[in-house]
Amino acid sequence: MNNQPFQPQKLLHVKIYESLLEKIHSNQYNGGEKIPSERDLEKIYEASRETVRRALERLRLEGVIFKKTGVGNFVSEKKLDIHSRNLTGFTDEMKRRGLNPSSKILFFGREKAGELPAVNLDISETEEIYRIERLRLVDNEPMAFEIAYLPANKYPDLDKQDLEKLSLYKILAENYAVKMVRAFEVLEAIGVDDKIAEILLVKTGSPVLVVRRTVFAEDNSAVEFVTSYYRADRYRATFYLTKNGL
Amino acid sequence: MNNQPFQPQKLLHVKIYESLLEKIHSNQYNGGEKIPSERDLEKIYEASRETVRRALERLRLEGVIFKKTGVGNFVSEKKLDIHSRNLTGFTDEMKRRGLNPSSKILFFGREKAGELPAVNLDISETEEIYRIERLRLVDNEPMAFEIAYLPANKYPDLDKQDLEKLSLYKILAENYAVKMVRAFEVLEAIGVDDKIAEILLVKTGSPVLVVRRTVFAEDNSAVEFVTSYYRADRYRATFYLTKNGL
DNA sequence: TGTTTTGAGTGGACTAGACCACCGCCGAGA
DNA sequence: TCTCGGCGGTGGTCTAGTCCACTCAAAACA
Repeated sequence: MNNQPFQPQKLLHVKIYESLLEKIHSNQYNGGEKIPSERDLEKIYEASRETVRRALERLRLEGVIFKKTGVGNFVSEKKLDIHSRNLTGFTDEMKRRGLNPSSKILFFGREKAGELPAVNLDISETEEIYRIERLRLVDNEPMAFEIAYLPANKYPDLDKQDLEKLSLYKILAENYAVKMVRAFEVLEAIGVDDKIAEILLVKTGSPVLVVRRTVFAEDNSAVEFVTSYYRADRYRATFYLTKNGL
Repeated sequence: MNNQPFQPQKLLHVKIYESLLEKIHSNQYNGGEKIPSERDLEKIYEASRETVRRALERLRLEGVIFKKTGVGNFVSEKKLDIHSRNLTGFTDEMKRRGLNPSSKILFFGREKAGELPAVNLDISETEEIYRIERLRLVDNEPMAFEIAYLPANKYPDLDKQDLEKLSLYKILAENYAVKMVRAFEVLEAIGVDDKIAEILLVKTGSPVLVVRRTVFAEDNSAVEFVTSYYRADRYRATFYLTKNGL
């Protein structure tokens, strides 16, 4: 159901944002150059100043423009292709990078939560969870090993079959209307143990990037807690940081 | 100069934000509970709705409240103590965590940029840079080894003496009025080479978390490019991710 | 009794103004 | 020629409203 989601009329400030971005990318406004003042953009786009400013604010946050109080808005000199690391799953992220991802489910089951998942999902240890262990491949080479935990009562009919065909995030969004909005990640480097070394086809003790992620929905309930072990020779994580307080 | 910056009258939406946050922290509004509607807050704070909404938007971004269209604003059940990783330097970050940081300058010099710093700082390879190598300690135990590059012509009188007393970020902010607003980080795991292993007092080949960070100022010029090698047994990095597009 | 409709209340988007602080330029006066 | 004050343009903040879509419960209806 809801495979063809209703696409609402694009918001005005989004249209302005996209239009300005396009003008900058096509060099109608060049690096270092001043763009029309907010009051002029108001007239150009037939929008109010607050709406124009909402579009400009987004461009500013993304580093596309910068502002000088009392002077104007300027196109940034370098068009940095850096993004906030976002909430896409493994499959989508790899596809976005033009790679060919696949997954192999090594384990799928329902069981009592136990301590680690319970703490991270903020549920009782006696509640049931799904445990999903997957090997992530890129061009059929092992890239990462992943253990995911999800509260079972929230997603009653999660099916192994679906998971082999579709991405977990897609299933959650489409079948359970889950809106994932935030996540918390902890990254560390470890030397791998025997078990994971064997799965990833590396030597025991090789450096591995461990990412522990808890994903939260709009109502702040935990959707998923997942630990990923990335082969250090094939993966690195990029982050875009902004000043605190905004 | 400018040691006692002029503190402008607090902005109204900031005052509302702080007031609401205080009410939530003091349990005047409890978890899961609906807070007054935007139109009521308008009256309570004698502010316009857009201003109230700006305060609410910040609370929402920080996960303190969540919204239900057509229903109201609600206090989040769990007050998650998770923050966007911010732009503080090593010293401040460790202090914030209640640790006792110190630094040892292993090298301080001015030289031609060379390829890696030039690319990351977006300057010519023939331009001069500072190279600063520091050992970072916590409770006098080696924690990280760090190589920082800064464009020399932008910070003409950077001094080794100052650096031993003050944090680099503080010097840049106070003496050069640099406003650092964004950074880009790449994290990976490696096994250390002999040189760094010796400095960090670990065995060659031990897993180490490598963080490469480029910091940008308000005008999008690169302020600093720094590579840090963190001992994996003593350090992990935490990140707070939000949905793409905001 | 069970179902449907309606409407009050909510957040979401947007408007058309207001006033302020700040920047940079230009012209008057020294 | 040089300095300095004024002033127009700019972004920063805020107001007081509009119209919309959505939710939910009470009222009207079958």
